[in-house]
Amino acid sequence: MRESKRKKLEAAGWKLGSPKELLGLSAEEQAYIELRVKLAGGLKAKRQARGVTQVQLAQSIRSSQSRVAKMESGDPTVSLDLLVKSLLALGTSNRELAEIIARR
Amino acid sequence: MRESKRKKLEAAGWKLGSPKELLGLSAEEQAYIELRVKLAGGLKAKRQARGVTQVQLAQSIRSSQSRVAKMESGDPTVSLDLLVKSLLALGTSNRELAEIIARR
DNA sequence: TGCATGTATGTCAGTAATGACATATACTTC
DNA sequence: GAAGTATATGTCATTACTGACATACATGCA
Repeated sequence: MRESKRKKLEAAGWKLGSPKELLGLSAEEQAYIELRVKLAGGLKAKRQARGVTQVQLAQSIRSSQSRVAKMESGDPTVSLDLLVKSLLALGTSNRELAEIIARR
Repeated sequence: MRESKRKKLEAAGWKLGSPKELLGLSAEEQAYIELRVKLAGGLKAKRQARGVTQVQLAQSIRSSQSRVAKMESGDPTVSLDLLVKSLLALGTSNRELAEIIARR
């Protein structure tokens, strides 16, 4: 099983709407989870491409290494805000952000 | 002054980083504000195109009319999460979301 | 004018996300 | 195998966001 798939499934272990089963994911819920997985993956890729450690990134956004790790692992307690701010802090442009989101 | 411009400036009345002045916005801060303005505008456009009232949208996302109004006005107390979830609830695909973000 | 509908703004108690910290695991390199 | 570096996981007090509510503003229409 590919890693991206696995994380996607893991990420589904969330507080979902009415139908709690994975199979019952609504289109919106699915899109939302996918979005988060993409941003998480994009963040990790961007960070590594920049040769930056989690500690260094954490400092630049005034957060902590543990939170960066959680961001990249798709932890449900991390907000889209923090995810996006982190990507921007790594020099990601809005256009690149869009590319990450549109990527399939 | 165009409305989009005005809102952008208003949105800058935020809790910013070290340089509090508008002129001192860092590239990331600028990109972040722009992103929020785009999403807010995209939400309003999408909702109106769907012929849905703020009250109806609020019900579909189990929120309130006041919060929807705040979302569309670029209120800083609204999270990206809620903004994105609202767009998804209106049937926006991740690809369309990317288009909104990439739009200049 | 009065009334209905839609949107905007302010407040607030409850809840979710936060950074910090401790600690664990995984690799290197010596 | 100890020591160093990078990442992962769990907990917790503080902060930020939340829905709900009240109310104000705007527009249209009888």
